[in-house]
Amino acid sequence: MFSQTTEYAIRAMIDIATRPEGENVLAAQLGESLGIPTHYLSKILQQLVRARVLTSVRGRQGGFSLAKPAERIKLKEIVAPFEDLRKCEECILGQPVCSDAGACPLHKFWADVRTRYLEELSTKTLKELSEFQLKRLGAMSASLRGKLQSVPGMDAFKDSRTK
Amino acid sequence: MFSQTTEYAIRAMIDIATRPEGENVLAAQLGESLGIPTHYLSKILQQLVRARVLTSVRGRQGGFSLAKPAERIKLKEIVAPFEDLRKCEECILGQPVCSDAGACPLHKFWADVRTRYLEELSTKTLKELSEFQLKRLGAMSASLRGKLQSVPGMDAFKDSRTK
DNA sequence: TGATAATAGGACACGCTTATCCATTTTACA
DNA sequence: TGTAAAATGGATAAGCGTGTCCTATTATCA
Repeated sequence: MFSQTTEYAIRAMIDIATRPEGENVLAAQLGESLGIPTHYLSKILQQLVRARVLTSVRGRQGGFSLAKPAERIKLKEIVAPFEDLRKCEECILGQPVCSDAGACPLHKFWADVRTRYLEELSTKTLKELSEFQLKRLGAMSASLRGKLQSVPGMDAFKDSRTK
Repeated sequence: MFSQTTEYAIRAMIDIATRPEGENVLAAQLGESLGIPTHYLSKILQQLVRARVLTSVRGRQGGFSLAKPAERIKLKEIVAPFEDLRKCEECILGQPVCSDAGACPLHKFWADVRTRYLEELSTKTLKELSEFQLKRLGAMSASLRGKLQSVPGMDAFKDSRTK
């Protein structure tokens, strides 16, 4: 469904959103804790800056942070730079004409799935995603949590416990 | 959703299913009428033979035909050789543990879509697909039909009209 | 039995996604 | 003002999906 790159982008955004507001997160540090190749993640974060969901500060004390409050960032904004959403509007069997009388045999099925998909992207906010993640981490048993590395929100969760 | 290769496979199977039973269809002829690169289509048809949904006969009078009645061929059997269906059982965010308390923020959404998808693949038969296609071709206006090339069932439809 | 028609299969090329590495630019801080 | 820290950007490469081409194998027919 999501490409590897998109998956990285979403996980990175969730992790950033779980951290204290205004904190600048380093690309290298993010990649390290999420198990994402750091150089590659840098490129992805740059694209998210261009998409205006992240802002970046260069030099010492620099890093990445949300460009606006998490509740105003839609999942779609995170995904759009990496996935061609227009392509999923096309006929799933590649037929040039696929609507009304000329619909392909999978038209209704695909239209249903597509609608659900686009709806989820348009309504889900980053705030919902990060809060859900934190709540779930809290609900998990410690032993289970121990088996996880590279899960968004992990660092923020640990901090809130040890402080 | 479907890769280009899978799309070719489905369209080819539908087209073969619309032809008279027992007729051997040539790979080159199929590729020609569906607008699929013929050499590439050959490889795809070979894989469908190995998946036991097609049979092939070499030499003169040879070609490809269904290995069993269309109503006994599930869409899943056509798709499976080309798509890794196990992969869609995995967490959409790539989290190592994603169930119960440890579910990721997109777990329910993804589980819904995945279920609908696998259900469609498991229940839809080739017979349904080809009949739907023929019915739709009949319902289309002639002028609309004229704009289509490379749609499965087109040749069989024309034959049934001119004979 | 030879020619021809067809599938089978291997080698190779292209483009896109993923990934790595290095040089450049910008900034804070000592 | 110099140095270290950080994002930025370019060049490059591996891997996979897609597509092409050529040869081998098999079967029919004259």
